[in-house]
Amino acid sequence: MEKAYNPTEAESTHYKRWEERGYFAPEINENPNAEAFSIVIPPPNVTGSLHMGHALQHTLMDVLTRRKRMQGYRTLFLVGVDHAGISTQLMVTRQLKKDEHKTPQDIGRETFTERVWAWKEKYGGTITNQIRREGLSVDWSRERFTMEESLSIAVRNVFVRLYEEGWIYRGTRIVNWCPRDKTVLSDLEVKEETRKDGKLYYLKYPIKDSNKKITVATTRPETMLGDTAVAVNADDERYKDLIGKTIELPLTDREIPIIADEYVDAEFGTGAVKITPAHDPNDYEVGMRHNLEKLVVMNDDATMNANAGADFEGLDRYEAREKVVEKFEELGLLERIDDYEVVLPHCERCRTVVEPLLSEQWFVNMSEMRDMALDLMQKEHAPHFYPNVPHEKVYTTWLENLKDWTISRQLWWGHQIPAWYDKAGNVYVARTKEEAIKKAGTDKLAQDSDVLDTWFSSALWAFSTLGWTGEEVQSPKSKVQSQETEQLTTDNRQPTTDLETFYPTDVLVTGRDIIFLWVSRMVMTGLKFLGEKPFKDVIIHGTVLDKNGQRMSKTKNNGIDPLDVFDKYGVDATRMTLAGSSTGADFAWRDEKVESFRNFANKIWNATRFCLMNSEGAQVDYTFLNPKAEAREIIKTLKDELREFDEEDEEFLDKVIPEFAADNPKENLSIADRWIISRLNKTALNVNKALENYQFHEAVQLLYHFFWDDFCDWYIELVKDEITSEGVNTKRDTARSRIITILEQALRLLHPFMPFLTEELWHKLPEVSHALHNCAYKNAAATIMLTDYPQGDASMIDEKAESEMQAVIELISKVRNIRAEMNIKPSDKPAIYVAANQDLQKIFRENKAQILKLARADELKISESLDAPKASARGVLSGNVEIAIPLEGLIDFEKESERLENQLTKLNTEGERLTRQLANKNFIEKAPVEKVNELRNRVAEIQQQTAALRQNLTALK
RNA sequence: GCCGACUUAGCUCAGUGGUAGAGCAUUCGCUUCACACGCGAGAGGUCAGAAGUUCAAAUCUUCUAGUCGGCACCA
Repeated sequence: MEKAYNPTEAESTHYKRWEERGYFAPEINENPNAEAFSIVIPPPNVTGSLHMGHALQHTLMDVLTRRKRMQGYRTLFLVGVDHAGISTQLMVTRQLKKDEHKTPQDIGRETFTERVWAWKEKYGGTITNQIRREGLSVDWSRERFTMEESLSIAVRNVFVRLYEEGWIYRGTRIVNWCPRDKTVLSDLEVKEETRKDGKLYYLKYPIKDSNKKITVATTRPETMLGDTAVAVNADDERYKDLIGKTIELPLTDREIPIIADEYVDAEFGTGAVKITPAHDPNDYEVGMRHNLEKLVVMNDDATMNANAGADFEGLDRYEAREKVVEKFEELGLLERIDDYEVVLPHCERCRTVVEPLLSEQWFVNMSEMRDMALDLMQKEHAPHFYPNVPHEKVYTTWLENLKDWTISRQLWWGHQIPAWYDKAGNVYVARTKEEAIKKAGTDKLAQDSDVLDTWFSSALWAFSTLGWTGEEVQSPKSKVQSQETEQLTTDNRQPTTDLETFYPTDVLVTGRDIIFLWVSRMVMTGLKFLGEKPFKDVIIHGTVLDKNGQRMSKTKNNGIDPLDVFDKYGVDATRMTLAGSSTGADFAWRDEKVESFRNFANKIWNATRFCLMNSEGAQVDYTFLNPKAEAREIIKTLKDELREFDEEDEEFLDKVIPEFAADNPKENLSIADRWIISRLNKTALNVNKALENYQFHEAVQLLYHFFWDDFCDWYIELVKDEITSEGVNTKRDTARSRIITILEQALRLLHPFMPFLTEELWHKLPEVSHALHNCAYKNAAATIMLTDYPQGDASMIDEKAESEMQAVIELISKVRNIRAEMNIKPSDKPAIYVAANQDLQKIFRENKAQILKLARADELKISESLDAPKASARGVLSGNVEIAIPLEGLIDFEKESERLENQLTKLNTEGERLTRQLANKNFIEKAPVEKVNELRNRVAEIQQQTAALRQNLTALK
């Protein structure tokens, strides 16, 4: 083995093998009764490439999945990408322009769509290959794409059904229009940005048959060309008598009325508002109330159209703005211009300022589905968000204020809206053109040219990917499945079976930015079309920030590419870093952090290397870890005699186990063995508990601490002499087997987090097959990913062993501490005097060799009371243990007394505080008895230690 | 404007009523036969501030300040 772990090698070999052998597919689990676990990936954009957010999210999902798979669940981690309408279309359009100097219109819709598919085939695999690099155990045989046939059928069926039920409608509304992408956007795709360089223009409008003028304020003067009224508040004394009068709208030949509307706030601006119903959502409402004309003065690229007048037609909206202001100034109608902070809506994707525009679009009224989702939350508290605060509330509040969703997009790439129009403009919504023709009674039909919002198909992701098409009645497993339905299933991969098995999915892991865009919509469609929520739990992970706590962004160019991190530190170290961040909280990326996990990986590598250097005669011997398991093994082999023995019959086992007591390996275990077994089981229990609660960072901490501190720093060191001893003997082989077995268990515990390293090392272990009984998978011998995940056994926690070991550790640490403080050279091996009670004396005697080695001492003198030479450095330990290290000729009396004084001061401070607390009558009366006793015991110990230290001090002088 | 989160060691962060923790950085000492991506031993915090509840508060309540986020926005 190499001296250091080289991640590249392991990463390049194992994934391929896992994938080729089908380990990721749920079918690898042949147990027909296995419980299912499923998780769908939030589909990345087909145009996208991996960023830190993905890496975090993917790591969490893979940790959950790999653990469940090891636990014997029939596990599906479903992967796929979405077609990303706008981005993909833009990308291909750009390429077309660059390569052929053509526009999509030049080549036509059909050819363009073909080009996009070709682009997808060629470049769409970027992110999926990066997903392989991450080591995700996703089932590639079920990879999905939102534009593929089966998912498209689902989209059409959902559209048709919602239309037929009256939830989808076509209407003319003010929508968010992106003049660059030339498409409508939903509210959620619009990002508001505050601009400090805005202006507020005060324009004077002349009143007809009068020399009076009325001043309106606006941030967008160019829209005045589309004004169809000026509104004031009816209660505003200033304007009361102007209501009903007519304005001669400057720069146009139009006359518009002054109307009264409660929308107008008399306190703001001039108290008079220009009304442009076709270019402002609020004005639109006012226009509707007063039956005003809705005059559109802009084209779809935000240039002015003919309605704006000959002077302005063709001008860009900002040019028009300047010109309008100029003309007002010339006419003496510009009152003034104020600096004004404006909030402008921007297209989330291209950052163009969104134009509110009156246009005809398709909408979904979500009220029915919304009520279903709210009802579910109220009744079942589902889906359950992690962390629950604040996401549940944000989710609920958003649903409560839900507005209609604009679903049409003026693009060519996407699911074309299944609506057809006849010559008279009548609309026929149908699953296919044939069906539309039948409905219309004519084949002279044109399909709606728009496509659906990408999120419309993403909203179905949790079940469309499992084969749900909506063709016929299909239900998840919890619903009764009729014979007929199964026969009617058309998909060739038995989709209903996947749907039955894996819906609802167990958990969704995603970022908070798409709680509304995606999570809530999936809940709503899931409830509506499947009658059941699409997932039980939703984990909302945090944002990975840069090292200064800033959001990563292209404009700031402060992004960290996960692939660079993989190259530099390895995938496993990166995964540990990401999983080790607190669930749900944002965290600043630090290279130092991933470096420490790179070091951890290397530590694991080297610990294994050490074990393997001394592995001759060793075998993985799972049974010594757990006598109960061993009994179970033996009983199994005696199955015939025992006949109907139930393996889970714990009561019976408890009776039988003592029968095996004579051979109970526990009797042969050293304190160190019992201690590490206890620590292992405690760690396993806690890691599982942490993961059940999605406390990934807790699990990471536990594993890190167990492996490095417990296993490497203490266990390996304690048994080192034994396993490296020369010559073949049973004692040596037993010790070797034990350490390998503990290591093997630790690797399994680590596997969901560090799949590559653990797989690489696991294959190097001798006779791993010995450890594989009880595994759910017959292929388990070939990979650690199909071995049992150690669940931990509470009965194997040995508190006595832990406290005994603690005494040994404390003793060794104290000696080391004295050595360091007294500047004893590493080569000097003094004697150690220890005074302790009978029990501890026994422990120290049993571990004498290890204490001498780890404390670098020559001699260990254990007795009831300390009888060390005067010239000794001394210390007190818990359990009333005292130690002394003779330093004849070496000791610096002044330094030693200073050291002892320091210890005394510390003890005094603590003692005083505790005594004060114990003197408090209220504390004695109200605090729990255990707490009071705990303090009393501690005070007693402090008193003893103080007395001992005082004596030591006196002896020095 | 409304809602929420956060503020703990130099840095990044754990820690939901009972003596403050980790990693990195830092100090001292180590070519100890797995690992210098290492080993051993230290130093370092009035837990943002104030008030309250409690025998007991980093932890619960209220207020203040700062940071960040979500939602809604008046032309």
